[in-house]
Amino acid sequence: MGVLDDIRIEITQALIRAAEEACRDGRLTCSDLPGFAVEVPRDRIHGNFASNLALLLAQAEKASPRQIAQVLLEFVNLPAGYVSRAEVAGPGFINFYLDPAWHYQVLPEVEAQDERYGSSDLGGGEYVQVEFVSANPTGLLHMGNARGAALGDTLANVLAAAGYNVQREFYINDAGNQIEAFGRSLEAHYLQLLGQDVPFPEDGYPGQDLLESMKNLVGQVKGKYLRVDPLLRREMLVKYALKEKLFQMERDLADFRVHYDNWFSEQTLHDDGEIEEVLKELQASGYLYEEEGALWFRSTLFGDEKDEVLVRGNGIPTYFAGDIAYHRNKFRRGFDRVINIWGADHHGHVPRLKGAMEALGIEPDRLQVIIMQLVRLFRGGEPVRMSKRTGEYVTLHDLMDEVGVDAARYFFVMRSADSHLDFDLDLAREQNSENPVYYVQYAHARICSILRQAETVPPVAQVDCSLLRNPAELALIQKIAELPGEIAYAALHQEPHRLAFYANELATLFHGFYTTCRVLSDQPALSQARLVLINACRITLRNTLHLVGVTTPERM
RNA sequence: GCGCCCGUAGCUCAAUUGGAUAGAGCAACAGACUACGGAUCUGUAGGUUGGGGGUUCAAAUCUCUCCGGGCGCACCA
Repeated sequence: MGVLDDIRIEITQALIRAAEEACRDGRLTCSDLPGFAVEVPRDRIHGNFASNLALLLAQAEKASPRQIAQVLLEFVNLPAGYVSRAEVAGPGFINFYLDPAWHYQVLPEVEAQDERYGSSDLGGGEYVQVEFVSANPTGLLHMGNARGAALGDTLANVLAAAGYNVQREFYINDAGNQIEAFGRSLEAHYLQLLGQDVPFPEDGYPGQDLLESMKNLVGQVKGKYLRVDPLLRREMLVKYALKEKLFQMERDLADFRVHYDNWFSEQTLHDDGEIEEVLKELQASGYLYEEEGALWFRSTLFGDEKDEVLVRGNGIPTYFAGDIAYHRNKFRRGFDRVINIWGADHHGHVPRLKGAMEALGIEPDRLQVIIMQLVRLFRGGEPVRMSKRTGEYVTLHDLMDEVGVDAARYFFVMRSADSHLDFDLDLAREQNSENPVYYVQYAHARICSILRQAETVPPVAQVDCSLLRNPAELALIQKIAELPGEIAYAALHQEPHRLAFYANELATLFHGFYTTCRVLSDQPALSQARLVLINACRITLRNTLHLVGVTTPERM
């Protein structure tokens, strides 16, 4: 993956061998080796890597952690040429200090891999689907959808970079009750536009966007649908408006730099009989029962709070029935794993959907649902009032207009999914140092400015990287070297926000380096080495920001 | 009432999933360039991790309980 990861793996294996040999020698009692960590300590004073192995063995060995650590050190055979020193520290950690020479392997790696630097084959081509946004086509994309879009797209990018085979999907809720209400809302607008005095349905969708849509239609067909049978008329209006709304959503998401591999229609599950199939399958395994005219799923068997209706008394399947069929369909398409990104208002849905997978004989852990908390918007220090009832809210489109795509995506990705995000519109709109996205982009632009003046970057093979000895230089190289591990970690734990933090830390180290070390100087050899360094930093920053979906300007 | 998420510096958030002295940005205060972009850098101050008990070598992290906030608890999606 990268030099650092290679070394970490070697240290881990060396510790395992040391424990085994100590057992053979009777110095340890040789119970099963626990899963232990070899990780980068928070404080660099504790070395480049530290392991807690001795601490974890203490109980089974009935000895003090420090004693065990000492024994391990006696037997350990450390990777040649990398570790310069290993010692017992604190309550029983083993700290490893690397020979600084490892730094000089990093820059050739970055130069050679260029766009691919940071990527790995960790995922081994595992086929993973990320389904995100999947907003109702009956309205506009709101802030929650925007957060989901940024998060889902970045997660998909991260997974792809970590060697997973990723597919992005948008589930179109184009069936069921809401489409009925959608149709009635459209019909009311349509008839009102043509001068008829009809009431707007109580359960209708109040957004102005539906009115706009119908104005467009009236412009094209005028009163052509007035005399059509209402059922057929609503179907035609829905068909028209749905197409228009989906087109807008796809366009807005594309503007937000989000592109899907597949748009999956809920209606096709009805049309192709997949819902019927899945009901039969569940029926056959005895997970369904009838009560009060409805067909119920025993989701309480799987830890749900209450059983759920799959088919209503009127014979129409619920959304949940469609969702079960949908997820069964996903796994039938061959995905090893399926990740859904949902808003917190859907969290109650998780146990029953997982339960349904289990009932269908699908390992429920292959379905992962990331719940993201809701977004509050702030403008002028005050929360922005939004109302679904009146259909007045800030849309993704508005957000892009107001703060731009870079700031919006960075702000969303900056926070972990389970934080209740306060989005400060004023801060995001600022084009100054208070705005974290500019801080990172500025580092990139600064590098580009130096490279422009230098005109060429020498190939790393022609420079002496060992001239880079300043602490600021070594710290920068260290951070550059951490990218592959960061991406792998973010992919394994589905935590794309780490990338935003990483980008910020890398920018900080670059600015620090810039202040202490002059790149273009009258020392040609050193200048050349530093050009190689900042070019590697540029590549690393660029690759990271691209994962987040933020541009890397060469001038600002 | 029950379930899920959250509570960390004045504000917005991190914390390698149980690790060593809890860290960043913003805000505040004090400083730094006659050269590569000052949209930068250095320093100071700021904490009983909402309160209290428990688990262990070790707790912001796990557990119990209380307080406070968000979201759910439809034959809606």
